Amino acid sequence: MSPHIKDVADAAGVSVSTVSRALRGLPTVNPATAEVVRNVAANLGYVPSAAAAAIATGRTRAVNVVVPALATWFFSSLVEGIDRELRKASYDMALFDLGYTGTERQRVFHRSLLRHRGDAVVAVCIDFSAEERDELRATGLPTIVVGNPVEGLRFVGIDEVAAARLATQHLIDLGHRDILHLSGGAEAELRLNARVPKDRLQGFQDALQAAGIPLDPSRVRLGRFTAAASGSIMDEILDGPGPYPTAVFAASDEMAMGAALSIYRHGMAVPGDISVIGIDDHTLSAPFGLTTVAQRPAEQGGAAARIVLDELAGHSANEGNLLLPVTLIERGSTGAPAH
Amino acid sequence: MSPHIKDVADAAGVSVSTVSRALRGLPTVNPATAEVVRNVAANLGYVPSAAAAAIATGRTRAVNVVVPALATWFFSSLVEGIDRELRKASYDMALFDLGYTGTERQRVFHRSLLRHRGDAVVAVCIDFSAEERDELRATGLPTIVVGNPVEGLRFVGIDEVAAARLATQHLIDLGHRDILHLSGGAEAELRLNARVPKDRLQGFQDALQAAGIPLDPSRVRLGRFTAAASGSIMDEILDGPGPYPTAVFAASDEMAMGAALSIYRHGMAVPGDISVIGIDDHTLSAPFGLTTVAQRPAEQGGAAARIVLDELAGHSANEGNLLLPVTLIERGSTGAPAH
DNA sequence: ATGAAAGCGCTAACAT
DNA sequence: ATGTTAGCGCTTTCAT
Repeated sequence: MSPHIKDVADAAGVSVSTVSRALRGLPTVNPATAEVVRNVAANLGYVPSAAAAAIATGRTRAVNVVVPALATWFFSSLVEGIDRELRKASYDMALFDLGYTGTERQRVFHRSLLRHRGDAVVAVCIDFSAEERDELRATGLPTIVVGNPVEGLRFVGIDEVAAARLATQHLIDLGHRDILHLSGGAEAELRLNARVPKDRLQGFQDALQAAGIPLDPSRVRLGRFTAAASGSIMDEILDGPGPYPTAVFAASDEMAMGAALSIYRHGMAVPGDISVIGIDDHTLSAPFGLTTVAQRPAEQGGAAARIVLDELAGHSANEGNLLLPVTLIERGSTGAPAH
Repeated sequence: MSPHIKDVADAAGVSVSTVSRALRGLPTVNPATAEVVRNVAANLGYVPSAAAAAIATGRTRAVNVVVPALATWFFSSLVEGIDRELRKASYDMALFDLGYTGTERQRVFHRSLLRHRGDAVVAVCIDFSAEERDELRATGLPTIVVGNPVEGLRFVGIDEVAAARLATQHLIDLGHRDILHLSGGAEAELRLNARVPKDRLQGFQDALQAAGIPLDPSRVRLGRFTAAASGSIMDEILDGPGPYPTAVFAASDEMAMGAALSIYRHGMAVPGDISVIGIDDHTLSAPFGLTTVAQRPAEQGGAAARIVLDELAGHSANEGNLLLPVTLIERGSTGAPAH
């Protein structure tokens, strides 16, 4: 159907090996010959088969990317960053969406990941089981985790504890002492790495403790990483008798927006009555006027991709984790407490 | 390194063909033998090479998915839906992010898409050039476009004109006559399919015309499909002398939220002073209380995937386009004009 | 600088 | 029901 290397060779009057060399730009081929071959190939519309090349070289020139979900600002940004970096290196991407619930997990793991679709794997915010880690390691593929730490695997991400501390500290500096922490990680998201909410809670506690503010356990509420979830928790609190917190530290910007919207619904002002801060710098955060601790998932993804790419290119494996910086962005949603 | 089919065959004391058959569950193998083979394979940690299978069968059992960007609610939802459907059929996904600007476009097209990574291609909201369409067709791969129509290719999506008409009609029914239409499709997004903003504008005009409301060209403003873009357009309008529109029909929920936030910034109320409606039913729309014309991108993606999958399975090719329904969801952001 | 020929790891006839 | 043998479309020694 489509032309094969032999067709190009015949049409160009050279051998298949010469075609192969010419098309890959190997130095051992006469420039004139190479030129001819390239033209013939172009005219014929010849494109080498990735599968055939893969089987011959043992390398697919693709990378497996595994995510727990995709339709999320954070995950899709991460993947976008990964893809951009892979593309630069002429690598393709095989994307596997495990799904939060993970019913497909086993099958993906077995049938696909280990099925040599790619030469490396970049795992996004996946909480691998010990068994999965072993299987992964058994493949011998360079592996990296991005977005969160996983024991025994190197990762690229941010210092979650420090980010949470920074957000909380900002509120404390403003004078807040009664701060509500809204986070995710409840059952529905079990397949997601639980370290993130845990670390952010840790940072929250650290900041409070450093400021000598006692932690009120009822001021820590866990749900899911969505605006809807944080909104209904906030609703519940504001529908109650009070006293109300003077500030909210949400573990993500979506949660922060959900909380802010709930506050508005209750006729209160942000930050007039309650200040709100999140983590992320979501696309909607700037228009929303949300103060946040910004992270750059696309850069994290790109960095992760580059690391495995370097390893594939034969550079010495870069062990050790990579922590990217976060920055506090003050917009309008935080201010001093009422009085 | 990793075990090959021959290793399994030797260990199981059978031939490679029997291993191949057993592992693929072909009927012509003794159940007992098959059982043994499966166990041996599992113990050895054998996983067949996708590349080798692809080269032998001529099928990769993967589908190419092409997107203009990923970090967007709409695109990532679409891809999630596609992936879910592929996974069900045990197909993998090769994802190609062309990028809005399309500098990578040529290369992706040539090096990757046509490089036999997948057995079909699902293109998300891509505005193919005539040349690209020809190249695509030349590959002989079953192709489908999702999220928007492309001339000469079948597609799955919604009736854009009708959706826009529905949104506009809702505002008209409420009594609005001075409606601002905010849309995308300006230069920065050229690589995106231009049909969507065009069709939505058409629906807007249709509804006005049917209601006998003259179209004021200054009430149609094009920017990008982002909250930031619509927000600044709205700012500009509200910073001006007026008169202000009594309602806004934004071509996406993100744009609608951007507009609403601008309205709030100007001390006005939604829908008290200005009503706002969008299209999408974005994740944040419910918490935001945004009235919208809902579409289900994940379902669109799934439907598109199923169509090419069916074709790959040998079912007769399903020509013709598939239009999925949209529904008006009234939340708090629309109401009757002030008086 | 170029060609011939031997694989790469599978699947698919074709035997038996 | 199982084994033998050819490929599949490339890349890569090894010659020349």
